[in-house]
Formats: sequence, structure tokens, C-alpha cells
Amino acid sequence: MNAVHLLLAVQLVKAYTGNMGIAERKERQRAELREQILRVARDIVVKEGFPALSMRKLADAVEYAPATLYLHFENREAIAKELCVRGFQDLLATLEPAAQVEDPLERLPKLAEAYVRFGLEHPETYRLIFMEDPKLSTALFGDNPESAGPRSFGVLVQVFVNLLAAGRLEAGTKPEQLAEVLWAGVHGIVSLRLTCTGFPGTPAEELTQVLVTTLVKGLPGLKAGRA
Amino acid sequence: MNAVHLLLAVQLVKAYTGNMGIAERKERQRAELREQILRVARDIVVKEGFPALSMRKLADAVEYAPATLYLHFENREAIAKELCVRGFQDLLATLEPAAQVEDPLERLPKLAEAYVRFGLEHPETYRLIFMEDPKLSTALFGDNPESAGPRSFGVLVQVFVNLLAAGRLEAGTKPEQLAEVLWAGVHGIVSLRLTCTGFPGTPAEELTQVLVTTLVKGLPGLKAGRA
DNA sequence: AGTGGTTTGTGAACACCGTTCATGAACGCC
DNA sequence: GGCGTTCATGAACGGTGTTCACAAACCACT
Repeated sequence: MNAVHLLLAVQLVKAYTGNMGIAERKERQRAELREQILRVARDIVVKEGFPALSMRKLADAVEYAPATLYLHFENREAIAKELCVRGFQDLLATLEPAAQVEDPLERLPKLAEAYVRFGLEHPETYRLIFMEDPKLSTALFGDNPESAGPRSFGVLVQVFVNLLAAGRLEAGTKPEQLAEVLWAGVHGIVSLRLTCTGFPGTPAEELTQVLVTTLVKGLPGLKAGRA
Repeated sequence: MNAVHLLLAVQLVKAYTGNMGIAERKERQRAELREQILRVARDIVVKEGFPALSMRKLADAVEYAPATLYLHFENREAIAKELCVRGFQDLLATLEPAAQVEDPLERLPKLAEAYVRFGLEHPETYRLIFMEDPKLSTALFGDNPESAGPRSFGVLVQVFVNLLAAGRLEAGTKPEQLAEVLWAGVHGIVSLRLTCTGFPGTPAEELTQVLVTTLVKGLPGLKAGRA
């Protein structure tokens, strides 16, 4: 915060003296380098996984000394956090089209499919967000409710809110609980695929479909009584 | 394998010469030290998490030089793998009582509850098995089908096999798929709890119940038609 | 009892890692 | 041109996993 305030103060002074072009350029360059660092870091993570992202390798890739990175980020974790935030925004963006579907019962499978697809298409990003460091994942939900984390969860909740509002669900049903169950299901499918790569199992897309239809309709043709 | 063969050869020779007490003691001591290393390693992992398990700290704790550890394990990962195997055996043991329940529809919630309980009661063990290194998790399922990994999954499959055999499920239903969905669900619940610690949500036990009843009966009071 | 060979243990080193800090260079302002 | 701020860095610190030459302990055999 100190640095930001200082920069703002400098800008204001420059504006007052009628000479702010240089300060603007400097801040722009600073922001550009920060962005470049994040771009390269993302590339490394996507290609080799988060554990392979070392400050020295990253510094080499952006052609600066390792110490320079610390002028733009507090530490390695701060870089990871930023990548997490952006990764989660990508996930939310992937969910967005499916979230537009009007009928909640049609929306549900589309959302699940989109979620799982994102996880499988961006495994290292997904791992970074949900499976690397609890500190990273926790941070994505702890802060303001307008960030991608809570908003994504909200998209899931909305499905059941809509169903409930339309009188299509039993009164008293808690939409958040069902959303959490759904989330656990799709997250489970993705994360098991990403970790137990050797496990045979059915294709993730098919499994997602089975998950959704079972959650909606229950076990196929179930006879409750004893056999 | 070489070392083992050598030891066997030595034992045989000793037996032939009528003097195998010493070789026995040596092997026993060797196995004891190996076991002690694993015990201490487990303690560290359970208390401080797998990332905190360093070879030097472990060597200090067992009062040997770091290099000595490499006489008993190929590397750090080999220790982790062994801890994984044993952790999974514990998980299977936790599932065992629930697996004994005769009625599959009663068994299902018990299994789910036991699974989730294990994950929450042994978070670092669960993390080690399923969330640290893909190589570790993969190894647990890749090898022989009698290991704890496939056997645990088999316990889940059995629920649906029994239902199907009793004619209580629609013919053509694939038990493995349903088991996988169930597994994804409970794993999702546990792993989200362990990573997104900040997320509020309903208690895991309640959520597990909702998951199971929804999977069995479908969405409560669902009206399929448009509102 | 002494000797030789095997097993067991280790200190030191290598190549990394994240991070810090004093030093130096570049830059914009006066 | 001189000065103060900003930017960049080399070198260092303490940590990591791992290897390897070397030493010590041990057991078997003469």
C-alpha cells in the first residue's frame, strides 16, 4: 500500500506541475514487467507444473536477476496467488456460457460438463487452484464475495435456487447444500483424474453425465424394499 | 532386489553351515531401523505435513546421518510411497466395518460416512495419499489388484453389484460407474474441506448424508416439467 | 588371535532452492 | 553538471535432496 500511495502522490504532484508523461510511462513499464513476469510464470506452470516454477528459472526466463522479481512480488507465493486468481477467473469464464441456459435442469449438466472440461483441459491450472497449497485455495474464498471463487459457487447455487423458486423442489431444501454436493462431485471427478492417472475408469465426460443424472433422478430403477 | 537376494543367499549359506542366528539378528535389526524410520517419518507427516518432511530432519529425529537413510530407502519418494501404502491400508481398515453391513442400501451411507471421517480425522495422511504427488497416488492403483487401493474401490463397487444382483437396480447399470461417482463425491467433500479451509459450507457429515440420499433418491420432490 | 572381506555409517561435497541486502548504475529533476 | 530517487544486481545465508569416497564395525576363517 505504501508504494501505491507514493506513486499516486508522485502522479498528483506531476499533474500539478503540468508534467506527468514520464511518471505515466514509468508506471506503465513497471506494470508491463509485472505482467510479463506473470505471463512467463503462467507458461512455466502450465507446461511443467507449479512445483517446477522456481524463482531462478523464472528470472532467467524474463532475463532479469532473481532479486528483481522481489521488486514486483513479495515472494513466490504472491506470484502463485495472482496466478490462482486469474486461473479461477478463467474457470468462471468457462462456466459463464453454461450459466446462461434458462432451464435449470438443462443448465445443470452443461455447468458440470464445462467445469470438468476446464479441469481436464487445464490440469496444471486446476491443480494450482485446488490442489497445491491450502493457503492458495483458501485465499480464493476468504476475501470479498465478488471474486471468482464465491461467484463460481454462486452460479451453482443459482441452479437450485431457480428450481426451488419455480416450486420444482421440495420446500425447505437448501440450495447451498445441493450446490456443495454438486461441486464436490465434479471436483472429485476432476481431481481423481488428475491425481490417480493410472486408474482406468470410465471417461470423465461420461462419468460427469452419470453423476448429474444420478443426482437428479437417483439410482436408476431402484427398488427400495429388501430383495 | 539385489540386496534381498544377497541376504537370502547369505541366510542359506549360514543355514547350511549351521549358523544362522547372527544373520537373523542382523536382518531383524535392519528391518527394525527401517521400521523406526517409517514411524518417525509418519509422525512428522501427521504433525507437520508431508512438505515438512525433510531427509535431514528425519535423520536428526532417528539420530543417524542423512546418508544413512539412503541405505534403507532409495530416496525421499520411496519413503513417501511406503507411507502412502500404509495410509491406504488404514483407510481400507476404516471402511471394513461399514463394508460388513448386509443390506447394500444401509451399507452405502455407512461407507460414505466412514470414508469422509477418515479423511477429516487424518488430513495429512489423506493429503499424502491423494493430493500431494500424482506419482504417489498413481502408484497405489497401478500395481497388483490386491493392494489397498483397488480393494477399497472394490468395496464401493460391491454395493452396486449387490443391488444389481438382487434385481434392485435397472439391468444394464454399470456398478463400476456408480462406484466411481460415489467415490468422486466423497473424495470431493473431503478434499474441498482440506484445501478450501476458509469455505463456510455445511458440516461434512451432513453434506455426506445429503450426497448419499441425493444419489440414491434424486433431487427431493423434483418436478421434471417446465414451471 | 589375527587377518581379510563384507556390511554399516558418515562427513563433505554438489547442485539446487527462496530470500535478503549492500552496492552500483541509470534516470529525471533542479 | 550535480543530486536524489528508482531500478537492478551479485553475493551471500540457510535450507533442500542426493552422492560418494572413506572409515569403522563386524563376522568368518585360518
